[in-house]
Amino acid sequence: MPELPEVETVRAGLARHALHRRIAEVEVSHHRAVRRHATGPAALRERLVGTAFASANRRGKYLWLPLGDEPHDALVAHLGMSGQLLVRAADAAPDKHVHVRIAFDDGTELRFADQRTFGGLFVDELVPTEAADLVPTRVAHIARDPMDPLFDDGLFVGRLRRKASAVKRALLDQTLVSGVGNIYADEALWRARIHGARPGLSLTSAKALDLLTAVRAVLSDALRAGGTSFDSLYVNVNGESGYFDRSLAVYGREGRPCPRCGAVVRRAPFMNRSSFYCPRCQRAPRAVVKPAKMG
DNA sequence: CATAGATCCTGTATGC
DNA sequence: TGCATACAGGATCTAT
Repeated sequence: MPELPEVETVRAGLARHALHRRIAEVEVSHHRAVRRHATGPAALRERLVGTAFASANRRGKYLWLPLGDEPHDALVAHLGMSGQLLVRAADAAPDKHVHVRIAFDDGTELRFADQRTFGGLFVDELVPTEAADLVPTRVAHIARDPMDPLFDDGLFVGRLRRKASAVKRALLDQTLVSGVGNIYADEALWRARIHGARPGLSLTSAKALDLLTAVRAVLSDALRAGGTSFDSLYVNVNGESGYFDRSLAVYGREGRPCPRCGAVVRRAPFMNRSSFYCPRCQRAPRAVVKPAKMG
């Protein structure tokens, strides 16, 4: 699934292959893909035709392409679970599940394909952050991602350590730290030897910093692996880059040995999905008994 | 305010 | 072979 490393790979591909070309036509073939564009598909097309993407930006799992020479708004993309952005020759073979086509005037086009339709495109106003960089209004509520030079480590540690909820839930909370999804959350927790069910409250500052370091390490390892596969006029996007099978220590590896200690990796249901962990390296927290309600 | 859970969606894998 | 069910999960909404 596209998490920060995959989205960054796409961003780099867009920067190489989709900027400064006049948009000649836009075709929306699946309404759901543009559902977050409040004024509808026709208005989206109207805004895009005749302009060009000025740059390719990212925060967490959000991508955006500012429009025109002095941008005040941008085309925002979120890939959801299965979204892809593909740059193709306009007459290239069709791709599956293409819901939006943005045709440039040089014979290429940007295709948004999305099997499960959790992702989408919309145009949004750019607003300045506290550090004066510009982000789309509807991206402003999420935290900077841990690869951002302006990410505030101390703020993250402080907020994490005030959370009663599970550390893993906190890692997936994009307002605390952005860009981490289910796969890299499990990998980072394994690297830091922390059980995801532990309450944020239970971490020392040092341990919380260890976790942040592990998050950065796993993201940058994945980025290196994902970044190499990208070369041609094809913006790869899916989580299916070589990184997955080669380097994952626990995710998707139920029943196989922990690469560090050899104990059998377990899977446990968590937040309507799965968590994978090593029961020896990552000690489960003691069960907390809820105090009975008096009255 | 913080927190937990439900919900959206469809292709693939599995069980009977 | 067909049919039903589980599963994958990011963001957002609702309820407490």
